[in-house]
Amino acid sequence: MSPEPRELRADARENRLRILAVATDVIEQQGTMASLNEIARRAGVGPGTLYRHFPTRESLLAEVLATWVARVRETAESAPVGTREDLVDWLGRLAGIASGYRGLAASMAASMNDESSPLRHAHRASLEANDLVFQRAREAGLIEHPVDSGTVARLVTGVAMIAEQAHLPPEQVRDMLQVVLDGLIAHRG
Amino acid sequence: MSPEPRELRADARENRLRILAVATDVIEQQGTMASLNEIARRAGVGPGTLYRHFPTRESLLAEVLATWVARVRETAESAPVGTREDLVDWLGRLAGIASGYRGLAASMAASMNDESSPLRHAHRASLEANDLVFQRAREAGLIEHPVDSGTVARLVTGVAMIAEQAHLPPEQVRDMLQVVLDGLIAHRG
DNA sequence: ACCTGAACACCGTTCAAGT
DNA sequence: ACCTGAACACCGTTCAAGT
Repeated sequence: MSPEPRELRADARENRLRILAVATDVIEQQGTMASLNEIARRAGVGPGTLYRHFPTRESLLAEVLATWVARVRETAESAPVGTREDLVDWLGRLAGIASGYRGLAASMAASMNDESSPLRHAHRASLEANDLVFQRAREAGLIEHPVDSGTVARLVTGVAMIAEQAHLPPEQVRDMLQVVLDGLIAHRG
Repeated sequence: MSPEPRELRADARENRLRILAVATDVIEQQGTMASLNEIARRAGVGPGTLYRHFPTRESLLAEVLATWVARVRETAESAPVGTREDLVDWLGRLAGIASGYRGLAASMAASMNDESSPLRHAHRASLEANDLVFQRAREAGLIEHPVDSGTVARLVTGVAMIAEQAHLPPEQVRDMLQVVLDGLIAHRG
């Protein structure tokens, strides 16, 4: 599934790893729209080398998100689902993760209905994480009707996008998520 | 309130109007992130002239949105509020208006918590439009608890942002708005 | 096979020089 | 008072030339 290249020349392999390390730093600081030329420069390679290893911005971002994906799973597995507030907290954490880097929510959104996006893996991971939590919430009797996790993911990503763009205070974000959760509980598909 | 300049030299006035006309066209086609240099070029002026009349992209966009603002009001005034589906339709129309141009929802979002943004007027207009509709919905007995129109506006703008970014089909957008409306109805502030 | 880095066609933004 | 348009410092992306 992952396109791990079988063998890479020693210098190429080193360059690839260095680009990835630098990209992680720069994207953490400047967001997903950080300059690719700057990443190449800081990694000590020519722009062409970056493009050879990562033909698109998304393909670079997908690898940077590797540890991010792991964190989504862990957060879901350890999320309490005892009360309604627990679920709001979960949605809040999901939104927080979705905007782990500046511009990330928008990048994820752009990949949602794109089968061939390199970010598909990251997107699926957050879908599955959400499924897990809501499944457990149903078993706990907190939620009656099944919810479409695609709709949940879209709503949470939308909340994350506007929270970042409008610099919303956490309280306003929580208000939005309260409404979303009430809707999910009340809604019958 | 609007900063109508008292007197403008004849040539300046003509340039200003021509820039505005061209900007409306170009932004309609290419979205709110359209190249300002291209707008200046197509309007037959130097880039500096555009910057003189519109020191920021937002200030240009704010004027382009003049007719847009009028449409928001009209839509709100004529919106039926008889059934729950009417309200979903209204949210859908609001989301549609919020993404009247590509990138518009994001531009509006960026202005939301910025007191000095030139887009503040457009933002207030959509807030008031939404208040009007929900006020009538309450009088019609469709909604019991008061809703914070700020929260509604944020949610709808978030939906509009992700709908555009992810190229969501209308059906998925409607699903999101159904959940939002259910949440608004069920929620007690 | 892989890398370099100049080159291309763009951005937004500024500002001296003109009228 | 207003306009021009060259100039600056950037983008993303490509591709001949090197090793």
